[in-house]
Amino acid sequence: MPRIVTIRTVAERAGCSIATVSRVINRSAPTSAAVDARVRAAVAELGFRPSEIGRALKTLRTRTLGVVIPSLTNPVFAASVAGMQSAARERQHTLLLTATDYEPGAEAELVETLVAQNVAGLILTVADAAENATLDLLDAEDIPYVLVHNEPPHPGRAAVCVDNAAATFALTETMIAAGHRRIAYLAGRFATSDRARRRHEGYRAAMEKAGLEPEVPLELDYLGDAPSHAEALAGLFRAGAPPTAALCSNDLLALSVVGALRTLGFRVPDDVSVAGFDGIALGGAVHPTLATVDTPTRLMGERAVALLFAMINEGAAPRVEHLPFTLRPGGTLAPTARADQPASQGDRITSSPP
Amino acid sequence: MPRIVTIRTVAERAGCSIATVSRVINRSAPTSAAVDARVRAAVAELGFRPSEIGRALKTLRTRTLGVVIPSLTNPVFAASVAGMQSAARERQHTLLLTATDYEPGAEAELVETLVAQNVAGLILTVADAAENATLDLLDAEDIPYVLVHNEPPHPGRAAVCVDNAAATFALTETMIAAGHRRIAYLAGRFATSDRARRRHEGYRAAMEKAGLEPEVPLELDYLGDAPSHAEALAGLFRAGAPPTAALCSNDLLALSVVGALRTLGFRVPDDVSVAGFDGIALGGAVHPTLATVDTPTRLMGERAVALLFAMINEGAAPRVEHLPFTLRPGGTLAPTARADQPASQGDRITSSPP
DNA sequence: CCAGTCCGTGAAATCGTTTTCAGGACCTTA
DNA sequence: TAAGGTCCTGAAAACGATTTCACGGACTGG
Repeated sequence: MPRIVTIRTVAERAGCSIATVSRVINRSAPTSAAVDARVRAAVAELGFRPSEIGRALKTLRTRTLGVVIPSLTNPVFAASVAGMQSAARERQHTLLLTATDYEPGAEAELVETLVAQNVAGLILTVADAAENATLDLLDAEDIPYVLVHNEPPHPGRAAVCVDNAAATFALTETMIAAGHRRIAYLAGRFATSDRARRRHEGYRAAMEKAGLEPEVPLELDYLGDAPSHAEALAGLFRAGAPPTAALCSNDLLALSVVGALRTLGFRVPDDVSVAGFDGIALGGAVHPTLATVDTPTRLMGERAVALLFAMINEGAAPRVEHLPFTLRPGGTLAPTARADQPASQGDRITSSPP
Repeated sequence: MPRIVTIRTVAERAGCSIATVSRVINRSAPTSAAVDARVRAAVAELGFRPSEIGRALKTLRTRTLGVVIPSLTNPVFAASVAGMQSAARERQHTLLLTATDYEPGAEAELVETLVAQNVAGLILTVADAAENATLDLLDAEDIPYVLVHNEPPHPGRAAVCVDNAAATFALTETMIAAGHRRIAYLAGRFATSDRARRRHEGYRAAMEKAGLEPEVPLELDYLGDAPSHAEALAGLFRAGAPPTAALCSNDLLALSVVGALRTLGFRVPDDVSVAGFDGIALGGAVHPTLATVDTPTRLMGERAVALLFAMINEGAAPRVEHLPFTLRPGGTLAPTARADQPASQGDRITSSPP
């Protein structure tokens, strides 16, 4: 039977009223030095810790942030949650974490659960930020929230993200500059998510600007087993004039694609160049290192918490915060034999800071 | 201003008392069909959702599980948390997630925070399960908890884990059977954690059983940058009679080591074989695939939740649940030239189920 | 020296539920 | 018809904190 020591116990021990104990603990009103000392002593002796529940019931606000993400298994989301957790901890808050596991309809249910817990605010990564009944509900009930990874077209929705279209545009241009003409576009299971669409748009725009034909995106199961990927890629890369490069919509997929291509007997990057998106840590640990767009995922989580607190405490208006991305060169991306100009390994193209 | 519709609003709308509303919602007592229908209608119309806080204050128990892990950045922990989340969701519970970020002393503080939130129970991965004041405190206050990844020597502490020593023992024996005689032991920053110790014990035991000299463990920064790893490994592998294999205490480290060895000009596995521990998904996606001990991390999270609920609801006694591991062969581990017997790629040695 | 402030404190209301207790309506049985 | 059960239902008391209100005592200033 936990919680036998309540504020009342402390009050008795210190010889004062519970109101005074509350005041001492929260410094919510001045108290005399004598009573202050007695209360603190009692708190220490009894090991008293005020119940967050009692507190929350009165104030109708917990020190808790609700989080909804698709899955923890993707290091991208894991990293943003890590950032949120650390930023929340700095502010004496904890995270109520839920994941949809890509189950449609789960978003609404999870948000409801979190709202029932009186969270101070929400941080979400949703499938589609444009048309989303759940977000409409939050807007209507005036519950503060911030999106992460999503790029809401709807202004008035707070979000922290990178410019996915610009990033893929830049990455694609780099590949084109390295001499690639046929660049396959391989998409993960996010094909329906808003950010996946934005990424694809960037690719298309860059190809068209260069007067090249954008390829039809090939959808692959995100981190499906390598054999299945090899099979799916065989048709494309064993055709007459195969692509010399593959742009993958995320890093997990890219790593798997590198493995699959090798299984098929292609050398990376000699026969086929590969690039990913996200900048997960592992991409730099494998050999050859993965060329990718480095996005500050952990920082995104931190910034999301900061923005959420600004909205809650200072009534800041919701805004979209674009974080800078970096093109990270890597061993998997090399110039073609007939490259117009060799890509310098040292170059790092960074988006202009917001 | 959220939460304007309380149980009282519903009662008014349905024309009954709040007690009856509560009874209908929780089916805690029989109610007439008429009133039942009216209440349900009112609930639906008003979009009422009972406040978990009000409920918790009365029952002194939330539908929340507290989680403490070292870091979300390690996919091993991310995977177990994913398992916990899914198992908790099945039981209408949510996760209050915290991470120590390897900061000493954070464990105690985080547990205190979680207890103040009246969590129904706790799931922890701690640095040392043997001597741990925080766990003693939980024992004393009779707050149910389950350890994950830890192997508590202290009986009476609930835990879900694999037999780390047996697993490393088996892995080391496999490497020895492949002909390796000098097998380096590379440890991550977990060097001080109890499971890292158990893993090292298994390695030592296998080496000694085979009449071989165990190497002094080389400590590397877990996922430090590849160059620093290359530097650290240079001395060991460029010596007179270098090891022909490296056993790494976890997969992230192993992947990085593979990269570092290649940077140094070694071929993997031709010159040096490498094996890891954990069985993270990415190990199977890279090329060559990583030889490792596959541990059911996600399942561990699920089982931990199941065990915790058994303890909470059925008063089950705390117990240690050992989950089976699997030796996963991979391209990074090959026989030496003078191997006693070639390792068959198809073999999978599995620990006996518990 | 008195009136007016200010400061520290306690009593009590409140937050949204669950749960106990008691009572009224209805039915059964003698 | 009266006695005794069942069933439902409502009033009210918790749960553990915060916060408003009022009050007594000690200042301050004229």
